[in-house]
Amino acid sequence: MARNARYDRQIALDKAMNLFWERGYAGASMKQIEQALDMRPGSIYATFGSKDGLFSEALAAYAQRSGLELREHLAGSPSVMDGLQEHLRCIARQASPGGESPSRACMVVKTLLEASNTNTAIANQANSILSAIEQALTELLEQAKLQGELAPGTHCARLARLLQAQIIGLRSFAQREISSEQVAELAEDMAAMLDHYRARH
Amino acid sequence: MARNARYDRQIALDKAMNLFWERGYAGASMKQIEQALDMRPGSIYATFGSKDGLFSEALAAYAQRSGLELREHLAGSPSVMDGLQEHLRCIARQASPGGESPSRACMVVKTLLEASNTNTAIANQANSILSAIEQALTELLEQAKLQGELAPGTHCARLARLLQAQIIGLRSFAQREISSEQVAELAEDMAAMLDHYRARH
DNA sequence: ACTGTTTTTGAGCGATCACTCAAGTTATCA
DNA sequence: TGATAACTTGAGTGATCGCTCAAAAACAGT
Repeated sequence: MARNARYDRQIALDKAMNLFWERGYAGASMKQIEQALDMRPGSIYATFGSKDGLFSEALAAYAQRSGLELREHLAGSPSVMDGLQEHLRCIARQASPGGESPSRACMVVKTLLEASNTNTAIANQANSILSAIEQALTELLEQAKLQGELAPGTHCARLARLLQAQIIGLRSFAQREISSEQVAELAEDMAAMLDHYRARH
Repeated sequence: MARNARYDRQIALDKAMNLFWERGYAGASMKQIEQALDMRPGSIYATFGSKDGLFSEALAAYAQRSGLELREHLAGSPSVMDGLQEHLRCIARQASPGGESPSRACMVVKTLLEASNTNTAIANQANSILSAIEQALTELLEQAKLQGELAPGTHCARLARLLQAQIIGLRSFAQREISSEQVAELAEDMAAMLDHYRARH
């Protein structure tokens, strides 16, 4: 015996994610958030607690979405290594100018760089996400090694960190005012680099 | 017939640079700037015009300092390619945890990611700096190619962009909570990647 | 329709933001 | 040393920050 909320929590979270991704934590004011979510402050604070809480949930939603994307690319490829290379090319396509993404750079990296010396809690969250991604990449590469795609002596955890740094570099580089062709070339060069770690046939 | 300024402009600029590098543009308040520079608002505004103006000069000073460092590493190396590889290792050393740098990530990249959708003027400046660095790297690689260090067919502008993305990735990755050993390994892997572009003997 | 519960609303809170300027201070020159 | 020009000072500007809460509105169950 009461009324139901007028807003879908997930939809609101998605809109918040897009705004924070575009403008960063400090760059998105509550006024802009109210407008983007079409919610008044009272409703926002009743639902998410604080700007920090809303950002934290938005960042988590972003990470989950990114994880799904990676898994989809991998599922659509014959091998792990091919899937990772396809993932690089797909990132380049999404991170090209003119795309509909709020920002070409990764929201987690933007958050890490913005929050590291200003907001410990949020920086910790970004760190955890990147650590989880590194772990997932490591396991993926271990799997590839078992299936004979990678050279037997490959240090998978180390290669995972290299791959993560490549992706971070690719997406941050794409934030420059640069042509989509040059971003695609960059992704291709990074994919070619992965070839050097493959098992020799 | 008047008094001289109590402050050294360059020293003040250096202090501002360190604060902005650490906390970002929005993350550094005028109160904190006043404290860091030991200057009162009137003096700051008389000297630098606005927070934007101060940031802009601080970013330019950062870029100049970074350019000097690169040239020093190159001057201390027998060849261009060795110098670039040494530069990667040096970046890893500076970007390791426990260093005295205000931030492990590059200030220009931090600025690009923070300002791209919130402050056009500052984003443009970051873009210009990165474009100039790309240009300098391209010329450096062209020189290496002429001296037979690089494979004759190398596309130098494209390799320069790859190298810049690597550096961006390395320094942003280093912002994570991670051991200095892993950062060093990452730089080593990136240096090894450069070897693949060298001329075959 | 009435009641009971929840949600929505938006004016407005104190704090902080970037910034100003009149008054005070100090060095430099005649 | 006195006049003058430049610099320093810091209280205070209006605007905006994240956030609160009492009142109004709206739905669910009887």
